[in-house]
Amino acid sequence: MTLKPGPIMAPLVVVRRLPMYYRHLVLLKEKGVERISSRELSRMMGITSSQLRQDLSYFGEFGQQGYGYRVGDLYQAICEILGLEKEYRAVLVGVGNLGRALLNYDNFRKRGLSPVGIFDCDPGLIGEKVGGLVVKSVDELPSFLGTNDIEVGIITTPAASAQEVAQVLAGGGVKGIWNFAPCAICVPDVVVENAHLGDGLLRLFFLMKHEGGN
Amino acid sequence: MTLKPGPIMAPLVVVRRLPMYYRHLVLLKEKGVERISSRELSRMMGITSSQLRQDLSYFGEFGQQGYGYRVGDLYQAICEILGLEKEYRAVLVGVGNLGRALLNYDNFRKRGLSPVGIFDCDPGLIGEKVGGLVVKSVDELPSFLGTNDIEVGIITTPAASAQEVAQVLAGGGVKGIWNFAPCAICVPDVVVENAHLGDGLLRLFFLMKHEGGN
DNA sequence: TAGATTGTTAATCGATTAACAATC
DNA sequence: TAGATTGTTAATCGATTAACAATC
Repeated sequence: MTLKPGPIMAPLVVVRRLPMYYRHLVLLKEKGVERISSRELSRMMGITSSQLRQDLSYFGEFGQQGYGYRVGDLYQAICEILGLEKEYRAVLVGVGNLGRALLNYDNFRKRGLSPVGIFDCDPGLIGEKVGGLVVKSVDELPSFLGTNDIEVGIITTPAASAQEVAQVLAGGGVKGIWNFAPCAICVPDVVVENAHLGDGLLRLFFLMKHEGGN
Repeated sequence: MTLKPGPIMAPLVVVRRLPMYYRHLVLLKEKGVERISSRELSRMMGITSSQLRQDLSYFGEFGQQGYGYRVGDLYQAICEILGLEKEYRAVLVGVGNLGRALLNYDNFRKRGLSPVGIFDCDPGLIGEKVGGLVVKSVDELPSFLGTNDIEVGIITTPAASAQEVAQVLAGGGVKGIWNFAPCAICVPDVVVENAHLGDGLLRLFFLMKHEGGN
């Protein structure tokens, strides 16, 4: 059970699989499973056991020969790899339906995302209470970022405002932006994760057309 | 400008890039660009021109030597590959904030998704009008699916109800399910696309931790 | 025609899988 | 101890890139 020290550089394709490992380990913990082999876990996830062991080996050694993995330990390890051991203070900009959906989504708080400020430009919304927070005017966003130490910005505005909001967030010192607006945003020195919600629909259409019921 | 006939089998990794091609072509069309080379388009997208040409070659021949691609023609071709030339009749189950956000999301109608029925189990919601549709009780879902020809089901319920809803949808003959509930669903003979909204957040955390501002 | 750029083939690179020594 | 299963090395497979003949 050793996590490699220092910054880890795993191939991007492995990084993309990490959330899947996380999800399945949460499921196992909930079921009360204490021990699992790479064979069983990989079967659950629809990958090979070789790939599972290879993937994990980028980050350290978490199992025990002849025994497998202790679910709790592997879960802890994946959490640490993903950076889930800490709380991330976040602001959300754009308190429409999508923004509200995210604020009410349990998994976010569970995973360490802690919304501390929510902003909109609609005067009719400002002052309203959503998910325990009062909606503030976007005009106050820069000063809010200045006085609070915010690491994550969530953009749930229309596409037209997204880039401008991203620049304010970057200027305010956020480290990461989670962008739900259907457009690319471009800011230096900030990690950006684009949700691209619509992409899933296009893939669904493609598979419906070409796999036609298989 | 020829699209290969019949069912296409491109590697999954190519299929996953198709929505990106689509998005960038929409952008070019909006800008009024009429012609583009693989070199320019690939640079826009952050891939190599070789990869772009290789990807497209799975589906047909869409360019012209010495000239490049006519944006409109390539756009049309990608639409046909993705199956966007037709309308998909859809039901949405779970009229919470996320469901409302999707119903109001322009891109869906633009891409040929046409919601014709929305369902919830909350009696307080039934009868309410959302996005031009009246919320019906989930109890009516089976009979609605029986009398209307529905191809796509969208699940925006809590995790606990998702599997049950998926089975009703499958039983009602839908061809594809777009699942936003944070859990896997399992139904035979139906294409399922899981949104896994939370995965993006975990990847953001990972990159913030390991790329630390780069 | 000369220049540009495609579609495709061949070369390279990287990711997945198989196999196994180490060992619990 | 015998059986099971890891972490890792080597082999295979597939995806990306480079190169170029075809041709607009």
